[in-house]
Amino acid sequence: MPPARPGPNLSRIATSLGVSVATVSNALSGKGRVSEQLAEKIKEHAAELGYVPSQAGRALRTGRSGVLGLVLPDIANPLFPKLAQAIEFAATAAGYGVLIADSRGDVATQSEAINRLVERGVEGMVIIPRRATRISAAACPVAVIDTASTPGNTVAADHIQGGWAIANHLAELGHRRVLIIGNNPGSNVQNDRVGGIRSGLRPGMSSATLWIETLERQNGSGCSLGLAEKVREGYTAFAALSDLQALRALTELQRDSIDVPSMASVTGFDDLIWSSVITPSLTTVAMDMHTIAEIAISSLLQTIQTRGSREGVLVTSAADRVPMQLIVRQSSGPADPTRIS
Amino acid sequence: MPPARPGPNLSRIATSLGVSVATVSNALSGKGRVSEQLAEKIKEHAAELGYVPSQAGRALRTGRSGVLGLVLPDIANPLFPKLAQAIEFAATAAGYGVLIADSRGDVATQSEAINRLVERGVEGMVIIPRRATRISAAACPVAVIDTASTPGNTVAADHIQGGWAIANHLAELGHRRVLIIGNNPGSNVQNDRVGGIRSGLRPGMSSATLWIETLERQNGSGCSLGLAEKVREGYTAFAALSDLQALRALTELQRDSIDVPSMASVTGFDDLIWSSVITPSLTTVAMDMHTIAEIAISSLLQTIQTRGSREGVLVTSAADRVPMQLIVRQSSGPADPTRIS
DNA sequence: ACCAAATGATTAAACGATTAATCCACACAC
DNA sequence: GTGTGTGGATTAATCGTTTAATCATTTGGT
Repeated sequence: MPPARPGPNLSRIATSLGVSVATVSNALSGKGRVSEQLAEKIKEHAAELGYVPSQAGRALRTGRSGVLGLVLPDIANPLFPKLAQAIEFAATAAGYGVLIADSRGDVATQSEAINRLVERGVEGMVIIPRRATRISAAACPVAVIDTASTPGNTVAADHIQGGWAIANHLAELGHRRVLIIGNNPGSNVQNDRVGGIRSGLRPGMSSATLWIETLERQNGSGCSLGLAEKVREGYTAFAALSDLQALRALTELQRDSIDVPSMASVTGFDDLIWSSVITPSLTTVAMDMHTIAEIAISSLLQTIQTRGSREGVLVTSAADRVPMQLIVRQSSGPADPTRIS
Repeated sequence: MPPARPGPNLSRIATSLGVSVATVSNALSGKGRVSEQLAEKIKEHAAELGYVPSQAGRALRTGRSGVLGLVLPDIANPLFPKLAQAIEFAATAAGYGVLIADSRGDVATQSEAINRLVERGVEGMVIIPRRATRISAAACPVAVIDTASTPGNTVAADHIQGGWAIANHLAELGHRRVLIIGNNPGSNVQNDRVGGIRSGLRPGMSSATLWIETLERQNGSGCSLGLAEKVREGYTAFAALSDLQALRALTELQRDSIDVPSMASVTGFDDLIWSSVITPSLTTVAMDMHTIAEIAISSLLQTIQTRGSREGVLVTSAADRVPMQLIVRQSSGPADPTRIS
């Protein structure tokens, strides 16, 4: 005895009006041939009965679940809220639901998470890989959001151009020595950003890179980055590869009584939640999440519609690099002319 | 012609082994009566064919979709990643998937988002309301995570006790004048935290409250909070109602060359991502997301199992207030003895 | 007036899994 | 020998929706 589903179904509406279920279905979907008046009456009656179609029944018949998966191997990433919101928005606009799956950073559980989604019958999924984990073409269409450098990537922000924009901004402010602060040299995204920054440096400018993870492995977690010392060495600008690291740099400088931006400039990436409310507010580059999500979803839907040829086809559209936008706030300013070597 | 679902189904396994579908179903679920050897053979064959059961078929028959909804009316809230992770973890452990729905802060779209979830056939949902939006008992079991003060709340952190812990900590450090910094006086959570802080103040201590939203309505978004002035007035401790506001306060103080914690202490709430990496690291109180999610999910599942009596029953367990944990870091210290009035 | 075509609705067959009901042997007891 | 019980499998109904095929009726054309 399957528990009686609450609410009316097609047949209840049908018998209640003395017509067949097919007619009701046709009237509500507008697909078959139903007279204008009858269709109207059926819709009216369905609405007043509070009819909601059973996705299960529909999915079983049509083979389309109407659900997409969102795989986030690093859900602790603070840009997740924006991303999830953008994906959910784009998916909802396309009439899809979004099922989330987290693999908690573990590469092994990533495939498990993907499997869970497949078992739940998602029609496709958006994957944001933690590192450069190659996505083994799963049993369903996939869109990958990471960076253009990642094989199989579908759409991503143009991290290289974003880096270039930061470097160009610092160059125009007269900075000569730039310290790039990243977390992990193994990240494709961070490497692209580093490359972008370097490409934007002008003759006479130089840069070095500080990897926090490497430093912490030596000095322990939460250790000082030694930025005050770097300032004394002549660095006037600190370009972090994420707003989180920018925040760390900024507060460390402030703690050491180095005024930002008059003595040193700090920039970040991603325009995270806090970047506009801190003092000084943070100059950063923002990803156009809305556009990225839109492209990812539409690409995914396109793959879904034309699947059948092969499984796990990865669609690569032409416009897969979405430009980042420089947001100039208070944390970046002209280089101190007395300190430029 | 419904598009042929990829992969084998029960009947393919059945015919391939020359048995009936029912036997295959029984063997895989272990429910009916199947001989040991045959069951083993069936499982083996199913595994090697890579059989994954169709959730659609199962859901249609059993009436259980195996999916829960997560409604986040304020997805921009930075504690969302932790929360989503905890919920997803608890739901996955219980064999459920999690469908997210965002109403982008708009109260009107909240019911729309809930409806979308119901249409997708979720068996129940976890709702984190933005404000004190009363959840109209939907057409499915609901668990509300907000604060004990919210009517219909199912489980929440004990914000009052958390506030008390902060106040007690500041009292022990010798602080006398505490400025509470909140965002919005309309939030149940923030009000509970204020009440908790006040309840922890000892004789001789006093507090005032600063609402940022009110201030910004006058002075514009991103305006200074005027904390340096407050320090001059004699405040030695700033207790923010969220780590985001604590970060704002901390950076503003540092910018004005007021050292934390030697000249003023700053505390927050929620232990958000940045609280451990900034300098000085932030003293805060953390919600036990894991426990909260666990209680919410198990309460939800209990409601689901015993439903049928009435729709939208809200289960309230006895242990619906989960204690918060004080995390002492560097941003709080002894009150400057020369400045205590 | 008669055939063709269009219209409006119904019938019935799926989709894939679950499960109550049934059936078939075979063993055991009286 | 007939009745009872049981382990092991099958039959068939069902969940709710979609849709191809069909049927009945009216309309239009010649």
